[in-house]
Amino acid sequence: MTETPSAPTKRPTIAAVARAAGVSTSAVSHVFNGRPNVSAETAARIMRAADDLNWRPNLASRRVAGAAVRSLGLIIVQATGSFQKDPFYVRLLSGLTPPLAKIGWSLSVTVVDIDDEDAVYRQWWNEQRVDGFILIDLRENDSRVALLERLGAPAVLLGAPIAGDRVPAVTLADADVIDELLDHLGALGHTHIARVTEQVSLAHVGVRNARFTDAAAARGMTAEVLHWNGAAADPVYKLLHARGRVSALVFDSEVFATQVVARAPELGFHVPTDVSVVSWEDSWVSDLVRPRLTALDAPIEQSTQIAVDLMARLVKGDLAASVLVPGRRLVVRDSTGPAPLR
Amino acid sequence: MTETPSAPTKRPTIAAVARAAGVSTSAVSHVFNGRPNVSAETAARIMRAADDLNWRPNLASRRVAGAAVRSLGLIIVQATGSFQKDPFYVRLLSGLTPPLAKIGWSLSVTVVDIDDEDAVYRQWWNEQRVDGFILIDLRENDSRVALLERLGAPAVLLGAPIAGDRVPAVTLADADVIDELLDHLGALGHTHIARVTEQVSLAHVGVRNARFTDAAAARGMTAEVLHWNGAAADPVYKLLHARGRVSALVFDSEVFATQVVARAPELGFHVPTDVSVVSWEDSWVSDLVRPRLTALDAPIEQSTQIAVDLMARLVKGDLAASVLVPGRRLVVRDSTGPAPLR
DNA sequence: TTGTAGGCGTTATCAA
DNA sequence: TTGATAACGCCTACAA
Repeated sequence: MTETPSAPTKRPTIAAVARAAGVSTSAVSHVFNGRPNVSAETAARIMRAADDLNWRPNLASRRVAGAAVRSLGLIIVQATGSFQKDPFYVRLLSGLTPPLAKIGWSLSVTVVDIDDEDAVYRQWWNEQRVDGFILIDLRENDSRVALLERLGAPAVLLGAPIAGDRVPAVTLADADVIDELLDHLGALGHTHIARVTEQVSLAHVGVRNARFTDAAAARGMTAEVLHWNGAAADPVYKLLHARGRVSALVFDSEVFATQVVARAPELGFHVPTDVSVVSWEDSWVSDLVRPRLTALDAPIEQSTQIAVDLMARLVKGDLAASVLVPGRRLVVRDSTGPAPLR
Repeated sequence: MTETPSAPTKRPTIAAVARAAGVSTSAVSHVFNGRPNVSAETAARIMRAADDLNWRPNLASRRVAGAAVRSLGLIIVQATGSFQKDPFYVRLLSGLTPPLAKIGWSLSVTVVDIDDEDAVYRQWWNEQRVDGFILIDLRENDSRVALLERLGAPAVLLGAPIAGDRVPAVTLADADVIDELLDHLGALGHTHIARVTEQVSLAHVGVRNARFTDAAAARGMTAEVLHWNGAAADPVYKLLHARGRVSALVFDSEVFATQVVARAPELGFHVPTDVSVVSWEDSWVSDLVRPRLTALDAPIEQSTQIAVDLMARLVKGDLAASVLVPGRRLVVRDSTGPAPLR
């Protein structure tokens, strides 16, 4: 079962197209770069010749002549298999791709160990594989910001709080949905709530914690922060027993939230009778588990569209301002209910 | 909140590195292309200069001078949101990426409507954005095979039955695991089994159906094929009532299998008492639902590694033979149990 | 072991 | 409205 090696047929060049259309190479170039100084007839002839020969301007040659690579870099850190589980990443990918296609760009993706992260950013930039990067999962004191600044590589932050003025950021507005969530829980009689986060110090975690705690305090509720102990033999058991007076758990991670809901009954806890559970992200998985998870939905497609716009602007050398995207909303399902009596 | 446009600083070139190291540009080139005719000392000096200047050979220039682009194309069809749900795709991505990184390649991904599929393959190939393509979700009489042949683009099939000799394929060996599964179900007393597939005519579906039916018949069991009616108001209800004498359902799609398990109790069916459920793919989601899904695990990382090897070979102009990857295995969980008495 | 020169495919400049 | 020509950054002979 063998395959003949791809024939080393010479691929058509702009010269071949020019010859076929009976014009000069510059005429062809003009047509494909939208310059107006070619008559409609010759332009049509050129296009036909190009289609016939299956020719399009060679990206590499264009690049050498000064154009952009037309590719956006996305480097994902493989942390505790979160990429493999968290549905957010797939939504991100399918959100990024259509706006990129619209401007003729593609997405260059890779998944790396955190130890290799900086090296890959450097490599991709130095070898001019991409025009810029989308930064996700920004950490506190993230080395990437300084690195990319030093390299002079355009970058757009996605889903992280605005990091000073150094990098334009696309951030989801949380304030309204936090109110919505606290209203919901408050109406159900919950007074002691916890946000559950992972140990990793993602930049958005601290901000969310602060906002959440403040908003809770403002309405006389108590909010604390609990840590998800992924290393424990049974993280759910651990958490449910360590939660003290807390009657509602709000998880940053949909993966953890769904696991709690699935595992709780086996540990003798009933959701939402004993404890209410909320996920800060939403996807089909929240709708799959029983009871279905109450979750915070986010306008991801909109954010990715904006992020791509910002990147395009940066690459052109224009200014790019950070954007706060509204539109988060609470999706109430079955994992939140009346607070148990004490 | 604005960002100063990326300074139009000239990026270093091979000439700058040569100057810094006090050598000629060809010496630099030699070092970065592993040619042995440079003394160790000068090579070290050159490397240091390159690192200092943050220089790596420009991919585009290399390409223009005849080298490969070092990028693999993956074009995913956005069908019924399966990319957003099916955990397989993420495993595929994280499986492809490390072997690519090892040979200095990246992955160019996009998600397209099926109507745009051929156009994107053509575009990416004609503009020389990628060196070749990984083909997944091959359909019966898939137009892509002929298209890529016509374009002369290297392609490797993943997860599909070998398509003649036209394209090298990496296929998961199913025979053993089918036996394993039928043994398992047979021991539980199941005699009437169904494979449940979607309408879409994916190339692997027919093959699996045939193999499965034959293997079942060989041991005196009856196997049929049921269709998942995704358009129904309640596909699970529809399926459970239309299944006739079948006591075990084997789903091609993990998404559907998990939905059945989640929804069945609400419709008055108990899994596995009333009906056993199996998923042909495995992931954390199969382990998340209750009862946990019995599933067929697959060595995806191994397959992707092999696929990348084949691609690298094709691009070098070497022969590439199709490979049958063993290692699928049955993961017995809680969704399969004794067949109900009739 | 190192350096020189020509070529890769495209675009931009400028002349026709 | 068109066409000739010099870049762009790197690599591969080939020469020194």
